[in-house]
Amino acid sequence: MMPSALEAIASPRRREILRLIWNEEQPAGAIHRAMPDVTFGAVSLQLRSLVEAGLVEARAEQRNRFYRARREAFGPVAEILEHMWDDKLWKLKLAAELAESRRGPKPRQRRNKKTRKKKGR
Amino acid sequence: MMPSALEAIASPRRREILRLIWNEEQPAGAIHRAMPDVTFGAVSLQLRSLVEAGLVEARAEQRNRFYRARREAFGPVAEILEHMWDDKLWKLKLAAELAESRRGPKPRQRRNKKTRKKKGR
DNA sequence: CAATCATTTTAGTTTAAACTAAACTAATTT
DNA sequence: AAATTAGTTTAGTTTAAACTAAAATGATTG
Repeated sequence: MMPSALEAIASPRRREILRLIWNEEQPAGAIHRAMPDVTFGAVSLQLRSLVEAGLVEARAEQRNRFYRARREAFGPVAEILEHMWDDKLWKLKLAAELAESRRGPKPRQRRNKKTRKKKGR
Repeated sequence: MMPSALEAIASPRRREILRLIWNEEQPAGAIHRAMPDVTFGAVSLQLRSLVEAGLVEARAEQRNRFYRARREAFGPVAEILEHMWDDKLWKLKLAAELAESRRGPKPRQRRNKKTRKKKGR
């Protein structure tokens, strides 16, 4: 997608991701754990598009990949975001928007993860 | 759709509409004439959703409907918009985004408007 | 009242975003 | 080397936004 700063902050999902990595880097897993209503893959894709747009930086260390916002890339939009996160009213809106903005397929019945009972290969 | 201020300004089309009606009201027709790449209907729909979102006000007078932005409804986002419109760099981006962001069906061959040569009914 | 003007509304179409599921990769542990 | 951990990638699905074309509305004009 390659969202501009303006498009990036239009999505409540991306806004949440940005909030988590605004002041400190976070590994992809931690970001996903903070949004358990979507798959890890979905989070990874959003992170990728934010990196491609130049809005987020990634750093690999061992098994982890740490992400952080490139605040300077947001220009005057940065202030709006920071303002939002301090504002109680905005917070209330977020939950509603997150629920409402769900696109993509509904999560189907998760297949039980292959707990193959030690059958020798 | 009912876009929030943030969603409203994410769309280059809506940004253009807002610019036209930011400082003075304009009739729907004038707004459409300023964006001849879309149909009148498309403009009308965007205006409707902006009104429903509380971001724009409409006033009817005779055959015309005049629209203007409710600047106070944009909060801190208003400054970003005003800043954008003064910025040469942003202007360049707009054209690109407008071309790129085209969804919906491609305009098909316009049927020649019924110039029914005075066949008595 | 028919025609025209200004605009809205309806019904249907196209597209990209946002997602899921599952396969994959690469580093680490046992 | 098998299993586990952390994450990415791929292929396909669903949905809403953004549009078009055309019909409908309502005010005005000849």
